[in-house]
Amino acid sequence: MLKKCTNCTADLRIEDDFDLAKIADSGQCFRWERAAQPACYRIIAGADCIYVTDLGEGRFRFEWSELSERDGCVPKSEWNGSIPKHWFDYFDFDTDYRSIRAKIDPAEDPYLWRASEAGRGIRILRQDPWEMLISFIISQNKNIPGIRRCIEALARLCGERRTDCRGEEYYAFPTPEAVAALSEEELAGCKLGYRGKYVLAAARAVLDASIDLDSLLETSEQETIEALTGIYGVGVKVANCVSLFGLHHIDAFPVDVWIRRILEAEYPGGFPFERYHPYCGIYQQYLFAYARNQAAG
DNA sequence: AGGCAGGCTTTTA
DNA sequence: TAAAAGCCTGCC
Repeated sequence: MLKKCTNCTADLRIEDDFDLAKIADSGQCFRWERAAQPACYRIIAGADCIYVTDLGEGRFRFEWSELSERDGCVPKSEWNGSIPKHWFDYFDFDTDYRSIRAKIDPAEDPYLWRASEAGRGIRILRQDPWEMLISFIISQNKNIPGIRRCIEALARLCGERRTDCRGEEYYAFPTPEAVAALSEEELAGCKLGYRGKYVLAAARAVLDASIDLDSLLETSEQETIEALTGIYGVGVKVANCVSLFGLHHIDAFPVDVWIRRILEAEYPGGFPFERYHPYCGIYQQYLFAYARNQAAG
């Protein structure tokens, strides 16, 4: 395998929902950052990095490095169209979000319909389950800027230092091995507070195979939640976030403080999970973003 | 048994 | 100063 780095660029037309700013602010990903140029984001996912620029009129430019030191070069046979399948899957481009939004009846559920209109452009990314596990353990009782800071500090502490396709440095999300090797003193610099011991416990659980995240891709929703909540520091809410964002169980429905307020105010009879099966997680994301944006004014 | 109050680290607004 | 994509422990 050649260690020669090839920088790749592809312009794609995305017909379906795809709004970079809305996804970046949606609270499902914490390592999207605005790049210097307008309408451009640098996205770090696992060990890899990609730039995406909104060119307008549904066209997007993708810029990535073909070489992944962790995975080797991605052969063209594993591309999907003009970008690697790895990235195509990350953005969940196989799923038609417009049709999923269209299932909402504005007369039957006007609140969710308004939320989905406001949230048009959001997608549920297919992110790495280990990265989601650690990210959402860190998220508890923190707001989103604080979560980003902690994750970045952890990546700088024990993630692999790399160079992206524009020659900028970044730090890969740390491996379970790297996290489990940390002492509590080393981890203290990340300012995780009481969550630090949860992060270490999760890394050890993954390493000693008391939890097998990849196997949960095939597991029922209930079994998945039970397995995840068996990890010290993981409750029902975090387990649902890992299920939705890391395992792409798009029926998972994390209930946090924002969603609880919405359910109390707008769904006094209970949220109609049966009606919205198997897309509850996507609708949850519209509700979450809507509530936060209403609060922000 | 299962539900509930209190505590937990730190940052943000 | 209160709140933040919560969870654990101990008490009843």
